[in-house]
Amino acid sequence: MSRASEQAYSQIRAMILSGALPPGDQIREEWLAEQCGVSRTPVREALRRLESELFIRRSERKRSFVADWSLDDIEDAFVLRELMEGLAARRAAQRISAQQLARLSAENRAIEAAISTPQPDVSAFLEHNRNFHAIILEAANSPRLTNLLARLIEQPVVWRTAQSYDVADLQRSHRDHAELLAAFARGDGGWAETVMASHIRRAFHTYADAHLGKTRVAP
Amino acid sequence: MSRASEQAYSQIRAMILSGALPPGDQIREEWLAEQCGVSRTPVREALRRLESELFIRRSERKRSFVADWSLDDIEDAFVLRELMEGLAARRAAQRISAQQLARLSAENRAIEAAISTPQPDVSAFLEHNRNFHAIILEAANSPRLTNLLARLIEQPVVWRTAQSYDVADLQRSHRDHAELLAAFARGDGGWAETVMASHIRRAFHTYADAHLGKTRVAP
DNA sequence: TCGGACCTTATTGTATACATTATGGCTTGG
DNA sequence: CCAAGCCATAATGTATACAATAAGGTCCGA
Repeated sequence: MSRASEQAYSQIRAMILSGALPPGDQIREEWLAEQCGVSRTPVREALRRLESELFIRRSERKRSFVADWSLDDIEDAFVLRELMEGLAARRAAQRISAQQLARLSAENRAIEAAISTPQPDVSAFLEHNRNFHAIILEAANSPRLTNLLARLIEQPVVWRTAQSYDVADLQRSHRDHAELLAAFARGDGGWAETVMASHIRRAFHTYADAHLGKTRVAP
Repeated sequence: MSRASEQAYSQIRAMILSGALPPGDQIREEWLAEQCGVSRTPVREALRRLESELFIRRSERKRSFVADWSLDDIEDAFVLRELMEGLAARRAAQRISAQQLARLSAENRAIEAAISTPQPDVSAFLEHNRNFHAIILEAANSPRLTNLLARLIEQPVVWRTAQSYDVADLQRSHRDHAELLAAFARGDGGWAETVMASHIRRAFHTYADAHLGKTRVAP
């Protein structure tokens, strides 16, 4: 994607995620174009992409609205993620290289460092956590899986989940990663898959507990 | 999607699937626009969609090429489909309505009719098979799952698979559907999931056996 | 002759004007 | 007063011109 198009995409996405565009709101191409300082052409391209990522929904009559996700919708996303990251872990266990294993291990040490201080460094945790999962996806070596997961992992949901983590949650997450490393080192795909699945499932419940009562949120 | 856009999409897709545009070929927007009798704007929209469906791949320098899939790529797609249709079946078993169950049953009777003649009517089989799976997805009631699966099910691969079915394969497929119906009727998600997974897995092997030796094909 | 910078041409990206289609209010007949 | 159709208005869809960028070939100079 090129300049104007990318600009429109990330700006509209940010407006949705920050709540500047509330769920349910109708959005007009021309207005967005003004906001982003580009013409309608790249805005339209960005809208199509956001629609395919379910940030935006279009009525049958071609009007666009900001999607609103219920907790059920979010559970849906987590269930799919559990399935696909589980598959990625299984494949990775059978294909991972020594070099990738070393990088995974380094990321998990960085996570340990980030959470071993009196005040855990959540943003460092998030960065290394993201890298950790990205390396697994790389090792799984399935372009389709990568493609599908990219549509599914809404970084802001991950962010909100991590915000509600307490120290015990962060340590538990770190231990899950260590167990994944052990499964990878032994090439045990079944083990890796089940560890990853419960890792994701637990994240969902942490998220859900922290958002009890809020029935609808922006993606 | 509207007139010109839809026109461009289906025409380009058809050109790829028929082999008129061979795998690996570079394609230019202007040329496609002439072929389809529309301007570049809807062609670009169609290209983006085909790219997200992996019919087309773009180089880092923004040139577009017809994708060519190896047998490994196709297995990848089948593995993901197995996983996701399995999940759809599990969810459907827990949510399906009596009316949807009746529609499923009707589709499977239509399949039986299509394969019970001396010359099986493969195109009728395909149509009702597609409807059958669509109803399950509808009953699963997960927009995300529907969205992801839509990108994954390349109808032409389904078509080629069915073409290589013999009568026994068609009957086996029909019996799988009947078993799914039984699982749905009992609301047994685990049963539905495993039946669906082996249903898809078998389809992959039928496809792979029929294409041994052909290492690369168009999607 | 080989390598590399430059220039030319081919191709994609963006803006804008115009065409088409939906929406909502208003009028008119019942 | 209500409903149905129609018109004005606003939104999206499409075509086209122009801008930016990449590919490929050519012309030097070493």
